[in-house]
Amino acid sequence: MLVIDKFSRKPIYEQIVEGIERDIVMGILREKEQLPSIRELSAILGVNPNTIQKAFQELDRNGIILSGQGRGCFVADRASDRIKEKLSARITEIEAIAAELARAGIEEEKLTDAIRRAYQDVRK
Amino acid sequence: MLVIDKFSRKPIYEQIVEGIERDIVMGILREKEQLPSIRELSAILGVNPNTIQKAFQELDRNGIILSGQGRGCFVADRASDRIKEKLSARITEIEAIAAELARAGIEEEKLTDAIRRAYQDVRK
DNA sequence: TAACTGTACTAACAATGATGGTACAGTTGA
DNA sequence: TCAACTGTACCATCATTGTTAGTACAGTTA
Repeated sequence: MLVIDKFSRKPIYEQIVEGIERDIVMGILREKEQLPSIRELSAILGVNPNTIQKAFQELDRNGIILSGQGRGCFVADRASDRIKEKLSARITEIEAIAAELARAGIEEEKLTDAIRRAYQDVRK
Repeated sequence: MLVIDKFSRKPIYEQIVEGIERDIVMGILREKEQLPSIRELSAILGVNPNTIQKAFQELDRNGIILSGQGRGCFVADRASDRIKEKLSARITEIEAIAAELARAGIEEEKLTDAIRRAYQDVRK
């Protein structure tokens, strides 16, 4: 679970947010389950505690986790649903890229093939 | 053509690169056609000349335009083909997003619908 | 030759991401 | 009760990136 690529152009804290969301959606993390503490996860990932905190704050703000001072962080109820809603917004991204490729005269089939491949890989 | 969104999270120079590539792919800019000079485009877009230069350098480096000191910048031969090759790489992006949505249990149909919409909009 | 072109610098600034460190307040379990 | 944990809130610092500003120079063209 949760691997950080320090050389990615994507900020570390975003990778953590998305990694945890992915774990929740895939059932690796369950509702009400406790997450590693900020300092602990910081040590595991080799990342500064402030960076972990930033990721956790964002997850908390979006209702994905619940943070309690002194108690720890827990996966929120209905976290999975919230994440799915959020992910649905990415369909707009796909639509934008598709429009760009359409303008360039790239065949629609190439895109639908890519999607079919992705879904088959995940299903297997 | 070519509108800059100064508040976008996407750097201005990237917006310029993509805008010019889009114009080429759509035939608004033709092969061998001369582009506005760096200083001219700078004035038109209200952007610093250095930012335009950065965009033009990238286009030149990728063989999309040809820059000649004292002469100006021109759309390269086969620029359209090069752009299409470059855009094809974005299919990988779509595949990655699709995999993410697949893991989250979002229906494949929602994605293929989005692509169909994009292609219909562009065709019209 | 004058007026244009691209090119190459340097300096400055703002925003962002990340780190390191300290401190404090709430919770929990021994 | 107390020690050890938790999240939270700061601060300062650093590197990177994008952008702006200004200057200078070399090539092209009419």
